[in-house]
Amino acid sequence: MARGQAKESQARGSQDKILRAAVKVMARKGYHGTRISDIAAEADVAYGLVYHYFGSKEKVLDTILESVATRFSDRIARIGQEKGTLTEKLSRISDYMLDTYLANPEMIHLLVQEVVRSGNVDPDSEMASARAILQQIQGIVEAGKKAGHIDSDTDTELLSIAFFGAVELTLTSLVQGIYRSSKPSTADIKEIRKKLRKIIHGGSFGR
Amino acid sequence: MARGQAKESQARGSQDKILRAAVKVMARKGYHGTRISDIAAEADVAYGLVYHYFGSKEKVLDTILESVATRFSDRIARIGQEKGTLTEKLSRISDYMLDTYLANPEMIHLLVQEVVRSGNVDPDSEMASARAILQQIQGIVEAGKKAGHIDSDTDTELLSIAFFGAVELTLTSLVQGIYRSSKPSTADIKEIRKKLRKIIHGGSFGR
Amino acid sequence: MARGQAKESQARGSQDKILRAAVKVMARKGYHGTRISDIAAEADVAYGLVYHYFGSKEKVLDTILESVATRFSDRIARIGQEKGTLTEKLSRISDYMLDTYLANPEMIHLLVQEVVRSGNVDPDSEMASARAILQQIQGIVEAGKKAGHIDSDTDTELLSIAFFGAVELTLTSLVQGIYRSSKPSTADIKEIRKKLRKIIHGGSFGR
Amino acid sequence: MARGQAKESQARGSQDKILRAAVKVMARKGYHGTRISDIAAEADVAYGLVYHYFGSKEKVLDTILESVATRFSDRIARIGQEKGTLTEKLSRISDYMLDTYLANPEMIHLLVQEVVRSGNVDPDSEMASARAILQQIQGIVEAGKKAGHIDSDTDTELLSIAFFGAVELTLTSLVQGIYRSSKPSTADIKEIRKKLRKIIHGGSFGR
DNA sequence: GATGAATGAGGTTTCATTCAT
DNA sequence: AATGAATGAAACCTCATTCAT
Repeated sequence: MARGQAKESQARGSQDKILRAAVKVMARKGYHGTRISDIAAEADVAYGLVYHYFGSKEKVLDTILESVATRFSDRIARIGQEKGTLTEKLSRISDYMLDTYLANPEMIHLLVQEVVRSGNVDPDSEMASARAILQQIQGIVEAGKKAGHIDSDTDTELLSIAFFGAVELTLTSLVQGIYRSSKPSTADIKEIRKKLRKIIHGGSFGR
Repeated sequence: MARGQAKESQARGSQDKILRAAVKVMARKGYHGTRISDIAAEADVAYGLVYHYFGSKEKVLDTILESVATRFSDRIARIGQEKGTLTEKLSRISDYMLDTYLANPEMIHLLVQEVVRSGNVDPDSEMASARAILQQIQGIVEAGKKAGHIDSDTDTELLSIAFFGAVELTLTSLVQGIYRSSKPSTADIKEIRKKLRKIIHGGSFGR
Repeated sequence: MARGQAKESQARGSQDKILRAAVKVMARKGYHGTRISDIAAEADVAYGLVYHYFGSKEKVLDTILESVATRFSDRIARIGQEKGTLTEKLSRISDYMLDTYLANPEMIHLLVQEVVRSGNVDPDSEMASARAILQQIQGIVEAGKKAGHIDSDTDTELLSIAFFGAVELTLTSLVQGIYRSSKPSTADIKEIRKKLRKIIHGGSFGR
Repeated sequence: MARGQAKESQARGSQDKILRAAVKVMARKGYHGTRISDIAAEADVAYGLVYHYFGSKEKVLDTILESVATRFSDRIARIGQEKGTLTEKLSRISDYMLDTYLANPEMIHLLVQEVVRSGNVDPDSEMASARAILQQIQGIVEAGKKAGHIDSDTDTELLSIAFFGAVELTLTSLVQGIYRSSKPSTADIKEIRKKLRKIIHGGSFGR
């Protein structure tokens, strides 16, 4: 049995290695630009193993996106349940995105690049995740509207998109090294959280 | 000489057709997802002609990005020269982006997709354009700061990025059909201009 | 009429330019390695003009080879008619080859490369020239055999080949810059003529 | 480990098959005239495998030439070490070339065609091999000069070139079927060895 | 579970050739 | 006579995928 466990965890180890490698490479090169052999090389396994576990290139991406989108979605849903003003909730979302970035910058980048931007992935299956996330945010904004935190004539869809775009490009800039050339430290992230909060609370996104 | 001119303008015409087709297709499928034969088919020329004029797939993209980035950059520079409050200037930029979108939605999308996000293109040459555009916006924000239109402790770089991200995802949503499923009419665009202006003037991006 | 002549000689000029350019480029890159556009560029004319005059890539090569092979063949035939020992005649052939090299190094190289080596050209039509030249040399050797200038049991075909190979690689070495790195002057050629004569008269190729 | 070895030797086998096929085809058609698909067909593998192992057409040729040139070079070096007169050593070289031809006519042809003649290959890297071989022969001639086997004023470089050219064109003639139309038998080769020896010992190449 | 040899569809690129001007 | 725009067959090459070991 000990053997079986060892083997199993070894297997899990390989799967995880592949997944983490895939996130890294795809974030850098995009779905189309990434070769299975790139992923395998990054994971330091034979490329046949990728097929052993995932069956196809698309499945690799699907697995990644499903996992991250679900986690992301769940979190936003929870934030939606919490109490607080609209801007407070939006700030919590941006906080969460920044924290996730801190833990796994490439994953958040990949989510945005391949799902939100799209075109690269199966439009029906994956586009859905993008809309789902945006719709959840929109739900929060809608609730804020009912609570009087924004004008009653505000286009909640547009506001959600603008908000998400603002936070997302901030993250992309961090990933790409556009914002402040060097990779940000934990302290830097804390500071950016504050600054983003200030912008969000500035008025454009509600009260 | 008349002959030479005829041939020359014919050549120019084909080059333009190819370039416009490339913008269209690349915006839809991304650089890696676009095949030369797609471009040629869209331009209704033989694929050999693409090589006759541009030599390689990458050169086609380079030519497009250089052209659009330059035009974009020039326009923002001019807006920077004009007078008005910070939010007014930013609104003019978003107006310009929306108008350009109206005239050529794919081009603005491609600019964002391939230049701002990058990873697909030569990082040194093309990333530069992205930074250049962001820096110009930052210049405008900086000037607004000096004029007292935003708090003196605001991070102008971050504000620029957030602003650009908000407008850009709005455009992407239009291109992708995420925002209001159907392609927007001219009237819709006018309305979106107003709404975006309202958001920008809402307070987060200055006075 | 003056006009007509001018035009005609202009045409001839272009034809010649193309032919000379073709010899140059094909000698350097071989038949398969040479592009029509290379020839046109070297001749400084539009590539369409090559077709205007020659119709196809192969025709260009054919024209060159026919011209040079005929001239070459005629000359060897004449040497065969002259009197002298075998080695004297062979020396005259090597002299002629070196002189031709002096006037047009690439042409002699091309002759050897594409005709003697073959495989690249239509075997029936062009291989013929190669054999023709070798057979003419062999005829001279045969005559020398009858005159008692070599042993009666000598393989005249093999001797002809060995002789031709010796002279030809000497020329190739000159063309390629293998022999004495730098391009040889007229004086150098004179010296090489002497040295080759000495080798030919050394005994291996008869008396 | 047994498994790994099996796969490894399988790989080596395929690489060899491809290499041997490449020699065969390139000898017949030249570098530029050879298509990867020709090589693959001759080796009876998918063309993709050629790329799997060699990456590009040029790499295939490089690998072949390096291998054959090295072997050739080694052998000549050894002959240089042996004792005997100059003509004896040169005869051994021609013997070796003929024997190699017997074992692998295409390889010796390719060596000559692409390396000695050249122009087709990277001039810097491969031309070097050609010079190296000629220089080794020259070294032998030089030694012969010191031993008094040729006149003290002989140009050793030129003599080496003439010798190599004589032997090489003999081989080419065999390959091309110019010499005695039909492919020579082992007995024929033995005879040619003798005849060549006789020519070499005839006086032109020393005593 | 793991490897990498082998395949071939499908893309990129080259370039001889045609033809309108 | 001269040009070079336009074409597309045919080459090169990439890489997802299969499968024997």
